[in-house]
Amino acid sequence: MDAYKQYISAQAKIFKALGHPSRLLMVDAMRSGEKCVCELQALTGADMSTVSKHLSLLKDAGVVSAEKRGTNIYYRLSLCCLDNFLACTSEMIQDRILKQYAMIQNR
Amino acid sequence: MDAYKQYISAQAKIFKALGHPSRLLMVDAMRSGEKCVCELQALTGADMSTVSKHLSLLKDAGVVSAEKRGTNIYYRLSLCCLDNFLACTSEMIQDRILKQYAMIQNR
DNA sequence: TCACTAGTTGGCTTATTTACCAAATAACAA
DNA sequence: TTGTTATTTGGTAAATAAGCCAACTAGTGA
Repeated sequence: MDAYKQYISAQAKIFKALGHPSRLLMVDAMRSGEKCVCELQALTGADMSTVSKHLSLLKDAGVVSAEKRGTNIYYRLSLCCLDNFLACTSEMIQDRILKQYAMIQNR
Repeated sequence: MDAYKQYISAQAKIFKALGHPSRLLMVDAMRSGEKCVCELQALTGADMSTVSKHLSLLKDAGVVSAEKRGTNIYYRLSLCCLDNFLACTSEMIQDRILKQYAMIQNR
């Protein structure tokens, strides 16, 4: 029972890590391959230190892993199965947008 | 480009909603069928008002939907594709726990 | 050696989230 | 009507997260 709660907390940590626009944006970018911090910084437009903290949070949750090569540090996805889930949630989001649009039309 | 950011935000909202132990616990319980608020309250042990707020947040993100029948309100999962993703993340969590255990053994 | 670039860490302020209590609502029974 | 049970809403205090600046580390090249 206690092990179950620990397990749920670890799962929640993953979701929480993905639950921030900048972090999800970076994770989404990594789907097409590893990225250095500078690329991710350019992508989000946030301060370098902010990006770095977001990345360490993602790493801590097990979503990404890092590798240093030369002067850069490259981050890559370590959570494989994201694609299916994102495809599914994006379907839902599209449905909702369409419904909202229909509501506006019918006012 | 702006539409993409909106889309990422909507996705992040779903992850954020799932990123709290109590909420994930309730969502996990709903995988086996709808539950009334009182059942979910007993499950988490939190205050009824706290549970209610968690549920409205989940509903707002599109993860669950609610239906009133008689004096109870029943919540059910409306995000289908959770199973595969949870199976995948749980695999990763198990791996990590095993690795941590191995590290302790090898000290 | 010094300077330069890439990235992390510490500290601080502000914003957001959480959780509880109390009050309101809604359905239903006496 | 009144009371009762199930749930939501408003308010507030405490905990947590975000974002920024400055300082620090590590690799690289002059």
